[in-house]
Amino acid sequence: MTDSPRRAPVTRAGATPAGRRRLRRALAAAAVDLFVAKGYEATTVDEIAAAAGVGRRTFFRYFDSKDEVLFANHDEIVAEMEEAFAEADPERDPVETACAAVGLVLDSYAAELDVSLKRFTLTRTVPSLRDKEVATVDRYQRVLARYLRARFADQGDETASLRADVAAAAIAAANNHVLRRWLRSGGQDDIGASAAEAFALVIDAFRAERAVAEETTVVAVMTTATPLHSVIAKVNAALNGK
Amino acid sequence: MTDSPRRAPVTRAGATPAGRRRLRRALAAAAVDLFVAKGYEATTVDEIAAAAGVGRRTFFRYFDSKDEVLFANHDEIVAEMEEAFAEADPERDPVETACAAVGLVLDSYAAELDVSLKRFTLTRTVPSLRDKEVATVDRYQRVLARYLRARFADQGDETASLRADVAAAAIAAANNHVLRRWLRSGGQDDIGASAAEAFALVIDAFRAERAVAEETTVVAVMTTATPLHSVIAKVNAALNGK
DNA sequence: CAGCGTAACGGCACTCAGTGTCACTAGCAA
DNA sequence: TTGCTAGTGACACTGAGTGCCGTTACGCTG
Repeated sequence: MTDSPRRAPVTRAGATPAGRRRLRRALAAAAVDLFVAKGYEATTVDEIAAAAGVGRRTFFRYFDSKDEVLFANHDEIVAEMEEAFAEADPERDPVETACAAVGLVLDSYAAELDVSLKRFTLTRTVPSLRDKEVATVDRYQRVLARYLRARFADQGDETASLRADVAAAAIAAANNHVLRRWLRSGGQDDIGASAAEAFALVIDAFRAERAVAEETTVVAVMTTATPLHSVIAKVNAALNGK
Repeated sequence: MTDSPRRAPVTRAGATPAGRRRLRRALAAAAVDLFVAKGYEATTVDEIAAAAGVGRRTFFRYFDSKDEVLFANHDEIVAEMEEAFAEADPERDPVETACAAVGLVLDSYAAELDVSLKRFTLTRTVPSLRDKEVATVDRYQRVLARYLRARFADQGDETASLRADVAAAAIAAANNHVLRRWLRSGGQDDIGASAAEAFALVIDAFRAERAVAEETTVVAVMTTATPLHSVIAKVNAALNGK
């Protein structure tokens, strides 16, 4: 009982990539459970690490901060979105493409309902977590905006940057609206139908210059208050195709 | 040199409301200067407090956190927006009203160009400050959404909640776009003109059913791909006025 | 002007997030 | 078996944020 500090046997989980992912998920799961059980602020990182059977220092090797543990898979989702944009059909309406890409977020949330619900209650309750979530949304909103900016610029839109920012924000808002409604229903609502409705609204509002395929009759609608240059621009865009 | 700890003479600035505001501004100014001079993380709250001639504990009586000092007047702006909504013309298009209200943000930024520019560089540089700014934007975006939700519901829109969220996000995005462009120009651009253009885009996209005032000629524009029910709905809305 | 009471302030101690460092060793390769 | 690599835990440290308390400046009342 004198000398050796009796070091606990270390099962080095992070040795293999699969093990790393496992431990990451274990840490995240332990954290969420603790947050729900005794509150976010009241839960220390020590407790999370202990619950996952690792040291406190190891926790910070897997997550940069305590709150990041709640949005563990966010980076993967963003990566999926980038990938979706890379292999998207260039002929398709950019806003539609962006809506489809952001639908990946809905999918990932729907894939793990229990965690999503717990995170939802936490983000509704804890201000700092709400802010953190807003920041993550902003991150993929930027990805959307970047894609749309490039596509709008391709279409010769001189206000591409502005329209891209606004459209990206609208898409993200529609996505969040659907997501929150679905989570409030406890995952019972038909999330696909809600998403279709919401995205239809956005697509309708932001379809590029209301342009259409050739050989269709186009009737331009605008009020008499529309400035002349705007009328000319829109008619020109409609007649010259997309 | 023995007994009395020689307490420094305390000039109790916060005794009067005006004094409180002065000290708040002094703390914010000292903080911003230090942030710019030696970096955000490298600046401690002790240094900020010392620069303003108060104790560290006092700093936290004026600001809840170190990063909040950068967005000192945000609460006032939100209050102004709420006020603007309270006394807004009910006849006016809700989206227009919301755009006008969010213009108050632009005004307040333009009113103190130097601080705005410093904050801009900081939020571009420091990730945590960027997140904080996003969170503040989200806060007034919620105010916009709440107003729009009520107004859209008044108009009998069954998707009022969705449209309100999306429109609020679009307005906030347009506002941010204009703001960032203006700040990048060092405050040289015509912020009013940019704002008018950006808000016009949003208003055009979200004007309730594209309704117009009476006694104007309306030409409805939509593609031949538009579903019949949508055509009917839009024409009906246009003919029946707002 | 004098006394009173309130509250602003500074100081101290404490918790906890986050980081650098280092010794240790599990697990893999030669 | 031996050596190397890297994941890990322990320790120490900084700094944000908070509770508490003694002090006292300052507004207010008489």
